[in-house]
Amino acid sequence: MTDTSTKHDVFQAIADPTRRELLCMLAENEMPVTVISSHFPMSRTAVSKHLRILLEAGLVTEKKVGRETRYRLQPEGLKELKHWLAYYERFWDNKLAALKSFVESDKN
Amino acid sequence: MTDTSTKHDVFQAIADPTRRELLCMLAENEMPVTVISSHFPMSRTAVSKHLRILLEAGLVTEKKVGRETRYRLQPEGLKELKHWLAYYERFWDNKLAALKSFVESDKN
DNA sequence: TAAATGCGAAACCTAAAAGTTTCACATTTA
DNA sequence: TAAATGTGAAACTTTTAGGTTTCGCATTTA
Repeated sequence: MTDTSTKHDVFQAIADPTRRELLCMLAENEMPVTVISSHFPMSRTAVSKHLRILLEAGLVTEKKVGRETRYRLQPEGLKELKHWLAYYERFWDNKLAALKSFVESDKN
Repeated sequence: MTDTSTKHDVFQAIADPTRRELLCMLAENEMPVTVISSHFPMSRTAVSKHLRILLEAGLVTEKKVGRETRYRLQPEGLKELKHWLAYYERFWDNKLAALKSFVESDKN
């Protein structure tokens, strides 16, 4: 396991709306920084910092290609969040079904 | 529906580790502020502020009983988070995407 | 009724987060 | 080789988050 995944925690990483937009944008395609930042009303450097936080939280991957740095979603990073949430699911809806999903989430 | 539920968003509310502890503590039992804050290494006022943020995010409820204010978990507030997360689950359930990220993670 | 209890509001402080501009450094491309 | 491109590091500013102390106000209780 990379130690980048522990520098920033997932909860803090997804707290920022810009970073959530980034995740959405990187879900389907891998993209270089300049292209990514052209979609946001802030400097490229600011976007780059957000990407670093997502990287350290294990939510995106970074790949150097020539002079570009391409980012893409790393969905596995969200499993910690899913597990955290699973604990609380048993407090709503059908308690039995919720417990079931909690147990099942252990496999992931 | 109370408009307090939209003042603070859920993502920001759960970003703080103290607030996540609060949710856990209030999951099973309803508790007054003084009792809650006795479990934390900070002032009652600080805990009270965290509780307010959780309240505004729709994650806890508040109930006045005499001179006490009792809080308890409102698990439905986490449904928004579950919904957000559900979108990304398909990216790790998708076998092709999963294989790709598996190969990439081998380098690290 | 007087004292104690439970709590939030207000004012304040400090550290961290989020943004900017500038600069240096590879990598391409003309 | 010279110019253009893509990027991160550094230094800085401003805003926000998280904490404190003090105070006042209900509500209980002695």
